[in-house]
Amino acid sequence: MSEDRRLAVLRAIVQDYVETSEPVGSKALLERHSLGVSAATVRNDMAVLEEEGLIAAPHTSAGRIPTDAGYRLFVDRLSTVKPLSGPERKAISTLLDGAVDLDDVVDRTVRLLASLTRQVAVVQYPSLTRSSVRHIELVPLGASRLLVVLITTTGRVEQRILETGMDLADPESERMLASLRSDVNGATVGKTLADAAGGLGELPTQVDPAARGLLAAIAAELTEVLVEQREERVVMAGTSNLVRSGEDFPSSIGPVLEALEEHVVLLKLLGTVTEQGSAVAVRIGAENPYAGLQTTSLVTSGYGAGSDLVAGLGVVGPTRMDYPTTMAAVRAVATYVSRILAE
Amino acid sequence: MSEDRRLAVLRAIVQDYVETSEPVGSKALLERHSLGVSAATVRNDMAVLEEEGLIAAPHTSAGRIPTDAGYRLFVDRLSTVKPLSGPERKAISTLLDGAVDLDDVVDRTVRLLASLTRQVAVVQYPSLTRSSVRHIELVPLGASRLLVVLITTTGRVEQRILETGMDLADPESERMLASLRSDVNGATVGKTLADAAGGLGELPTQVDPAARGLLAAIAAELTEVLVEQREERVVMAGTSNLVRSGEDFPSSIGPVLEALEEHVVLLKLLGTVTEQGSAVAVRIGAENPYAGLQTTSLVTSGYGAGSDLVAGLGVVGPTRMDYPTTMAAVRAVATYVSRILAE
DNA sequence: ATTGGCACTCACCAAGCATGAGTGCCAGCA
DNA sequence: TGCTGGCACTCATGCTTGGTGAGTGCCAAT
Repeated sequence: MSEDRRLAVLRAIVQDYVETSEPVGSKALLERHSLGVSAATVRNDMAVLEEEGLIAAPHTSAGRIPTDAGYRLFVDRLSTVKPLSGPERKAISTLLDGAVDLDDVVDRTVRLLASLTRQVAVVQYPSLTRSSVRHIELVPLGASRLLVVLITTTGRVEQRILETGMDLADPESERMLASLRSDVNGATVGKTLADAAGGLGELPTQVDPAARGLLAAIAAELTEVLVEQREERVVMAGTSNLVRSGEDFPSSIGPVLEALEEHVVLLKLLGTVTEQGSAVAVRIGAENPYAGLQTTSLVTSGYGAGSDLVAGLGVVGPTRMDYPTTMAAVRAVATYVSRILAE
Repeated sequence: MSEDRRLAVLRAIVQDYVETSEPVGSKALLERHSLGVSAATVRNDMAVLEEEGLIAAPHTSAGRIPTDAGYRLFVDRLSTVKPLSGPERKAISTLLDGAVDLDDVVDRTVRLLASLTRQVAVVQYPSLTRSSVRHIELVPLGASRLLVVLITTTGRVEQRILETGMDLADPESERMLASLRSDVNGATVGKTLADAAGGLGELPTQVDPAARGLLAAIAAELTEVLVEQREERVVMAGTSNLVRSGEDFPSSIGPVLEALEEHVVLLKLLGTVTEQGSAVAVRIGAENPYAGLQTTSLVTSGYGAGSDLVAGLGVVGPTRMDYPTTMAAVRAVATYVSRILAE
């Protein structure tokens, strides 16, 4: 039974193709790997692999390249995640340790991931819904407007400006605000964001009638932030790496860039990731639900403080990608940044 | 004296080249513009223009293309800013009016600018140093850490986490924090950020000795935010437009993308703009001090609330760019977003 | 099941050639 | 003096052609 050797051939094809970016033929394969068989045998194996849909020939007299299914098999069964080198690990930790706040952590993470993998890196801000409320602050702005600030356990700060239609400048209102502030905080602090929205709903019954209108407005604004979570943000770096590997994209990198600019798309992609735990997930080529990204592969992982994951990060690159190395980098960065956030 | 006609020829060359992206020859020029003279005359004019360094021929038997100097002359003396169409103006105002907070304003602005000009748009966040302090909030996080939140008049929120080394959980500390909070706010609110830093420096003498250490730490952190202003951010959109106009870049768009990812560079560029007032500024090709951007042109403008400008925005595109239209779009967007912020 | 051999295919490259847009220059004309 | 028409020349571009070689599929032999 030659099943094993056929897989070895597939592995060799993937490795060579990733390295050279050229279709690999039976002969070239023999020179670079000691398979212990002749070229003709390899050719037979290749024919079978092609029949199984794992490799394909771009044209008649060319070598073979892996298909999406071929990469999938390679990732699932033929590769081992290559550990990072010592210096690399060190670089990761020292770079991330230098961050001063959450923004800075995210910023450094995304740049790090991009330079480490030499691909496009994407990092989602720690998601609101999975963290909980640390503090809510109400700040009057000018005569009638109110700034509502929400601070989460992940150190994230959300803000909204609210037109109250009331005069907030007089001392009376100030006292009212102070009382509202403590009420709102009492009803939400420590709860997850989803629960906090519920807590807000129950508040109006317990409150000075004069303040009810204002409270309702505040609650509405906060609920929007809490529930709709529309403010989820992603940051991106390394887009210039796309053009370097530009030949890997059949048509052009244009559609890819467009898809990447649609942050909503990225959020969807990273969102599904966090549900799968902290394992590194790989989505290859057409497995990807978004048209613009069907020529790319995504390597992603969840990350976050402690045991509850709060967001996703990952890299986007051509399907012809060094999966073992990339997966190692993504995993390592996710681990380190989680550690930082756990503090 | 044929000076006028020569300039008319230059104008025609720029217009045609921008439209067709192909070197324009004497004959093609005559077909598209009624100059009232013969091809030979145009050729003579072209020869002069070439001698003056305003146009150049990519190779012997090709038409001419404008040089950076040619574009410069065109922008300065030969073009009029083309006003936007009614629907365009309407689209701008309705889109920007829908923004819910500062982040959203900036986000919408940059996307709008990108789609309007079909180029890469860049928007700088309203700069800290030019706005003033609205409110400072101190929030204990866990046992010993303190979150310092700075809210500016432009609605921007800056945050820093501080390791105090003290126990902040007990009621005693809470009272101290409350007092510190009002002291700090008293010393800073209403001042410009630069002045606020000064106000903080004078505070320690007036404060409960027990709180001095903490205050010093807070002041140090705030001063860093206030003075170093290192948190200046830019957002970008429309990078996919770069590849569309990819043929315009001699080598590749790679270096351009790299330069654009260096936010520091963009900040420098936009920074010089705000000093020039709200007029639209154009920087063409090699006029640009940054290597990666020497094949691009920048069209920028300051924007901000009221009479004091607080930040810059603009677009980056190939030197072969429709300057009149782009300048009109940049100016219009800057005006509208300023109006929104002035509220 | 594996191998060596062989005929065949076809992308790729270089050379040759035609095409035509565009130029510079010059002599004639207003 | 400035404009024009004419003419010879240049040279990038595109097409065709033929040669080359990597790579394949198949088959008979081991």
